[in-house]
Amino acid sequence: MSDVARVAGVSVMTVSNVVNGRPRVSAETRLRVLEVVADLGYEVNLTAKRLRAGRTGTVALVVPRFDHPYFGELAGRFATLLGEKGLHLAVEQSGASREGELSAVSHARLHMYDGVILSVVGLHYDDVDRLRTDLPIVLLGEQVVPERFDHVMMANVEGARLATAHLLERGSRRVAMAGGTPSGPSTGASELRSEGWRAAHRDAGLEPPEDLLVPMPDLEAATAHRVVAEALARARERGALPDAVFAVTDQVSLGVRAALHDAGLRVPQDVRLIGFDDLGLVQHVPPGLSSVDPHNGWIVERATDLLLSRIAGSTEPPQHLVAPASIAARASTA
Amino acid sequence: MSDVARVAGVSVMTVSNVVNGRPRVSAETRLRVLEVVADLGYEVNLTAKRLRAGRTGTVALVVPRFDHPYFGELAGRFATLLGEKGLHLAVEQSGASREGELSAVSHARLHMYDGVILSVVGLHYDDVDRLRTDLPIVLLGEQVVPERFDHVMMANVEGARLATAHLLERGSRRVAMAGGTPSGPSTGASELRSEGWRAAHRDAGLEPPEDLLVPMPDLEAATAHRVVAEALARARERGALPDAVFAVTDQVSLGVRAALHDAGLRVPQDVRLIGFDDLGLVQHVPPGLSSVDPHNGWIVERATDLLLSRIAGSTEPPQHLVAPASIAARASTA
DNA sequence: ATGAAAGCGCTAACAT
DNA sequence: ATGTTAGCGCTTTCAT
Repeated sequence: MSDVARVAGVSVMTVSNVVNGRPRVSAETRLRVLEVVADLGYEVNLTAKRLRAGRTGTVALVVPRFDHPYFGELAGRFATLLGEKGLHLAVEQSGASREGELSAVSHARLHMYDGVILSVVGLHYDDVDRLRTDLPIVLLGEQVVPERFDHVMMANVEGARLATAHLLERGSRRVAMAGGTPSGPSTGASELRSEGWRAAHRDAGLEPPEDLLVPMPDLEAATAHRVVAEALARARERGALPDAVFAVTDQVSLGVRAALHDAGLRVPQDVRLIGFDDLGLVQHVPPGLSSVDPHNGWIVERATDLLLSRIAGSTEPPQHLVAPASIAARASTA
Repeated sequence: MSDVARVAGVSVMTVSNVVNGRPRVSAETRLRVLEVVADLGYEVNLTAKRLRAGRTGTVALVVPRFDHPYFGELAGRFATLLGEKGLHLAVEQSGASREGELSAVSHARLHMYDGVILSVVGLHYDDVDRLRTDLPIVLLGEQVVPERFDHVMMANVEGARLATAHLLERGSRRVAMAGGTPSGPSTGASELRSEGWRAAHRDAGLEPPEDLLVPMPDLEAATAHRVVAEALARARERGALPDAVFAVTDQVSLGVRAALHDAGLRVPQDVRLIGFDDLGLVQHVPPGLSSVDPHNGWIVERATDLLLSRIAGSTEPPQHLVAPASIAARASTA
């Protein structure tokens, strides 16, 4: 910038004014400066600008993994919405581990950003509680989190209840839950959604068939494929196949679909199937997979609003929002 | 930092030395400073550190869209590898448009990063040629790009040739190409892969059946689903159904799979199907979709090596690398 | 309409 | 082992 100033015969301040389109610069000075800028190929140094401004114009989204379609869809929505508000999105990966997430939210790292949207999969309550809050943070995800943070989550119980009721209404009577968890403290998506599965059974006057919960070590499609294949083999031996499956996520639903195919079971004729997340791709997986629509658009809008108002200095009490949920019915539950 | 220095009764330089773990600080001074740091909750300001250092420790990956599984998988691999090298990855979305990509690679934006890996979908040769090169940039993608850039691409022609040959070897004789392009300048993935499809036919002594190319306005699964459904309906009227489909990408393959299902055609009994990219999810889409494995691991390693050596100041002539390709054979081509 | 001075938080280089 | 000086590139404030 000082080079430009020297060559153009003006002060750096005038260059700054021209480059930033501020008024009070004569047309001819502006022109001359612009010429020199082009000649010298000058470009602002954002790092310096930010040091001075004390803000970065960039928001971070920290997700457990880049390679899960759910987070890809989420990131796309955030990028679009933030772009409209003149902010930039950088996506970081926390690695789905406590360590990764803790390091991803270390203030050292995050001071690069004006605010952070953090998907808290893998962080425990105490870890979140330990986070300093002098940086605007909005939490996403199905964990229970400390009161003092803004938090937007899905309607886990209600969505699962809707999905299970959807199956029961269509006449299914042995509704398995892939990725379900035996009763326990309600601390994550799997637990909450299992509660919804139980609630739907009770609403229908049925005892929740706990033997049809199929727990999994993780919620990858490959894991679901393997675990459900084994569960189906055992159920078949006992002559006790399910007639429907509620999968805790669409990734799991995909694995279940594959396992059912391998077992020679037709969807929906032999077994109905519904997932959770409504990933764009599940409508293209034969025969078209039903899913719980978690209203990601709503989640992204609310999270963005909360973050922006915190960045603007809002000291409102922290909010804890739950998105609506609805059923995207497709052929797999027809 | 100066607050810490004052309270601890030392100079800011000593604080800097302690905080950065540099030697030549007495144990007791170090201890005292660390205590004050904890008391005051001091954290380094990375922006200032970077302004001073002139480098950011962060590399950007610019992808067309966050919500395409291929880029999610790619980003995950880059993040892991760069993490091992002590660098941080931020992913940016260009929006798959010329404008988006140009703004994403504007120097103003990119000066935040030590280097950039840019996926050039949507950029024309001239646009790329206009990029300044005082920042290390490695190009990814199937476009033809100016010589002066490092570039890593897939084996498009060879991969498509392998896929098509794989189908022909298994006895298919009417191999359609979903997302194929009638002969023309070889400027993108679709064109190059169509060339491979032609080459395999010629290798087998067959005339490429140009009427079995099914062009598409974009390569979304939904588009493929619709376009292929229409093409199948027309083909059926003429009694000229294909007995195999090579899909230009796995996203397209997914759409083709759905269209085949809707048309009552079985995979692989009535129609064999193979895609390109080997996304993790296609092995779980019934009956398990074959695909061309583009060796993403190789691509990511090479691109990272190139970028890091440029960042380190290498002035080697620019490299243009082509990854190996192989067939991941699954039930859809059995 | 333009400019000079000061300083954002940090560290390399050079004292002591 | 510790401190002083200078400056990274920019903008805010206060002249002129």
